[in-house]
Amino acid sequence: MESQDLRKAGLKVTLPRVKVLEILEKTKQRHMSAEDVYKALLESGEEIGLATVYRVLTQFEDAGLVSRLSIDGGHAVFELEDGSHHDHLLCVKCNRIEEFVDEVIEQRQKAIALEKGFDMTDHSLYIYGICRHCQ
Amino acid sequence: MESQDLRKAGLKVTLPRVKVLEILEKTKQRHMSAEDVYKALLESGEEIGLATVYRVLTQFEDAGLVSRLSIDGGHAVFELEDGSHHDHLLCVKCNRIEEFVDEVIEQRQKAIALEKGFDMTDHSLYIYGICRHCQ
DNA sequence: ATGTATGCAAAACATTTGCACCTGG
DNA sequence: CCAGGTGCAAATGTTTTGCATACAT
Repeated sequence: MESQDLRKAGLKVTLPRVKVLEILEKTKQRHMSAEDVYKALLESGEEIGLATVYRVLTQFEDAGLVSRLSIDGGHAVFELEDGSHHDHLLCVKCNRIEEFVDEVIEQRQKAIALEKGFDMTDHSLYIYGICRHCQ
Repeated sequence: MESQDLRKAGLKVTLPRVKVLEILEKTKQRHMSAEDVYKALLESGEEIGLATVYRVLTQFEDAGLVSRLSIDGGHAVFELEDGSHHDHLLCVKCNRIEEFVDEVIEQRQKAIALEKGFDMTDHSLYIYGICRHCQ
């Protein structure tokens, strides 16, 4: 039940928050932009403002319910947080997004940060290419 | 001489293009945003429009003279292309940018793309953290 | 000469914010 | 009831574009 997740995250259970969470849980496309979520809300008959969608998604991010991916300088997309860290492969033709985990890369990143005297707070890795369906 | 590089890149040698290239070559900060370049031009007494700076930087990118880094969703910064591929470490406090090369990561990325059926065209890796000067 | 490049102002775009009104606990 | 949430419109910041003028070859 979504309301539990919201309460647990310290967020008041309001209609926009419940609806946005529902959309994110029900969508087949795991990755949605704020605009995508907004359109999905309209389609399901909800009158929720785009500004609210942005606010809610940001709150969800702060609460750890979703993660924000910043695709190459353009807009951001959000995915439900499931606790598993992973990076992304993006198809430059069809915009498909796939996920992967690689321990070797994770370790190397830590080593590099250490070597350079950085206290690593985060990292982002995107591999761009043409997916099997598009070539 | 900059004019040669421009001609070689198939670009007509114009004052704005020469001046932008000069700025990029002379700056100590290897990474500059369009705005940074624009300000530097003004400081050196050149009357070049911001729109032109954007156009010129994009042409330089297409011509392979510079690379564009898309820092986490915000604005872009440009660096002179020297042929050496590398990735970046960013200080979240002072915005310092450092570079690194790691063959292990490069190899793993290729392997992952292959494994997932992607024909890799590019990749971007940013490590965020607090640099030695800020901690 | 003539096809490109530039400057300016306006448009585009994703995102954020101010503020009066509404709502959940 | 009342702090916090929402909707709308306006502001933001970066980048792009239309168009008349200027320039490189």
